[in-house]
Amino acid sequence: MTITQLYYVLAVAEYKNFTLAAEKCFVTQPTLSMQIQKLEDELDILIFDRSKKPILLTEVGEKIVNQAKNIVNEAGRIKDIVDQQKGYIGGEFKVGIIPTVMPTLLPMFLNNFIKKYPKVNLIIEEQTTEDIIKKLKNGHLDCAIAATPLEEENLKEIVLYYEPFVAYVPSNHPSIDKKEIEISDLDLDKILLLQDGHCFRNGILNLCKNNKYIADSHFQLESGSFETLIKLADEGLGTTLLPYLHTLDLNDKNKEKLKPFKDPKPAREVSLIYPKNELKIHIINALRETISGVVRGAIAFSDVEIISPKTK
Amino acid sequence: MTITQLYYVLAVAEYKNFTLAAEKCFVTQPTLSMQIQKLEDELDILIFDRSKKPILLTEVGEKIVNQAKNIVNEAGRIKDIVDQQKGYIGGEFKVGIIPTVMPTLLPMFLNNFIKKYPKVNLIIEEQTTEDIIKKLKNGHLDCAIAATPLEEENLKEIVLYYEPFVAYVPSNHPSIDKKEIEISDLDLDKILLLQDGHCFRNGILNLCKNNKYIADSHFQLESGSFETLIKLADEGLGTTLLPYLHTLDLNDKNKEKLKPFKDPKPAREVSLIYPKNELKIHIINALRETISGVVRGAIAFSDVEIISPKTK
DNA sequence: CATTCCCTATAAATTTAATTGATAGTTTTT
DNA sequence: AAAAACTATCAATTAAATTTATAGGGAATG
Repeated sequence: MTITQLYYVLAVAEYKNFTLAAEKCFVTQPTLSMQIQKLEDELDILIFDRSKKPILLTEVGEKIVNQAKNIVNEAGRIKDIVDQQKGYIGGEFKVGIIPTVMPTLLPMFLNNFIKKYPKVNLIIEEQTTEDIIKKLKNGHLDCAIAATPLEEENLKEIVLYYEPFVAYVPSNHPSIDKKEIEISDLDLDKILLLQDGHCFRNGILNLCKNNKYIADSHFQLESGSFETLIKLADEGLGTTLLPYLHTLDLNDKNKEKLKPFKDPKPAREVSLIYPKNELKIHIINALRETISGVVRGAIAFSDVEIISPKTK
Repeated sequence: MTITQLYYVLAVAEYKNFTLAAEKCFVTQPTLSMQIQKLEDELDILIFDRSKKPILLTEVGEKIVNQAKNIVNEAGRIKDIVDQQKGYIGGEFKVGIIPTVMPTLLPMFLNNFIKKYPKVNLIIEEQTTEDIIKKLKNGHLDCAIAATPLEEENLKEIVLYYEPFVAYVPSNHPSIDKKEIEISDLDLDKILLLQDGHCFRNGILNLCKNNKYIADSHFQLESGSFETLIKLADEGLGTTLLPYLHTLDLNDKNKEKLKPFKDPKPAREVSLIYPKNELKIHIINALRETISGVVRGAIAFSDVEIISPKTK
């Protein structure tokens, strides 16, 4: 069994076609046919069911393909180790970002980063915190940006910034005339939050818990995007909290309903998260510096006291 | 980079000697020299520092060797997948056993098992519960025997038996004259338990917690073996709890100090634990059946009510 | 129903890679 | 200073991967 053979198997599994897979591997079709046959002979088992069109994986074939992915992935890390040693800033670099950070943060740093580090092939995926943790641990992500602290074994967190929450209150809200709002002004039975899996929600929930406001109230509504929440709030269904960077994009009419919090402002901690093995630490540092640079301009409140919620 | 090259690297890293490593790989020394050089050329980095005698790994070399172990380990699982499919009961099979189960359980089933499944190359390691969990998850163990429940993600547990605890009370103990003892008879400030890492201790601690006996008491003494604990108890320093199977080996003088518990007896749950991927499930089942067979004879108390502690 | 098309398998030839035996060169041991 | 213990290198050999050419099996097409 060779790594090359496993690559071939993965290619055929992906394209369900020897000829096409061969092209993608930059070899001829007989090469694939023979190498895969050789592997099947060695294992004394069929990986592909060639009687079906398009070609199908056998039951064991499925398992072998999954394991082959692991092996190829682990093998790829050897190169990462060497790149790290050489301080090389380039190659494939996979970043996971949670949905509530993605739209505001990504446009801020992406251009700067790819201009400064053209050899890095940046691959960005929107992922839930849960997926991020799993993928960082099994090597399918090189680093991620999410709300912290996660306190996960084998993962390191470096805070990028603290993003204060701003309340978006419906016009019929009792504190509509106040200039600044306090957590105690909010009716927690009527707070609108993102659905589960969005860690922003955890942030809020825990914030409330920390401040003993949650008590035995329950949340009536959950939605998948801030746009929905804003519309629901407009309908008078409750109040919602928006992370500061999101509020910058609102239209003027919506901006009128924003109420900043009095100090100490509730905030979420947004961090760069990566495996403790620090395999691509040079790229991670490059990313951190790029983001810090652009964020300093957008969020300037180091002089302001902040309540940071505990995620989880 | 080929898997063979990684094998060669691992061999040299292990024996610190090309000539010897070559022998172990069943190739000649030039083969190793050349293949390892080729890999070093491909990665454009030195794995070994040949200026030192014996040969030393470079800094990156260390990391590469670690990763190579992962790759080779993952590659080995392809064979496991195939063996599973074929229902083959043989090959290397690594079992971790916690220290407090090892000496009593192993002699009971080992002979039966290796006689019945001669093609299995059984490798048994004594490990802490913590190590067992880690190694099951990363594939360095195929299955394990430990106190449960662990409730670990990706691991499956199948109960082998419930082993009641028997109190070993010093002769000056207030309940020395009772025929049977109750948990409430024990002064928990004076209970002697195994040191941390031995999950037996967790078992007891949690048992006590469940029964609200632990309160704010603390444990005064911790030791690494039952022999020590028994001697300490003999010195009048406290009471200790022994798993039933351990008590069978005591000398007559010690046996006199044993006090069985009244029903419901406290007990620990001892289980076979293995990864959910069920890679070597046929061997695991074979092991389970073998153990169940011999244990039924030794622990017959299915008619007795038992308190099983929650581990962790 | 024959023909064409789209695949995969096979065969032989070729290229590439791994391995070996022989030996030179280095460092350590004696 | 000589011997021993290793590793690197070279040329020769063996083994393996790849290619070109082609055969053969279905499915689609007319």
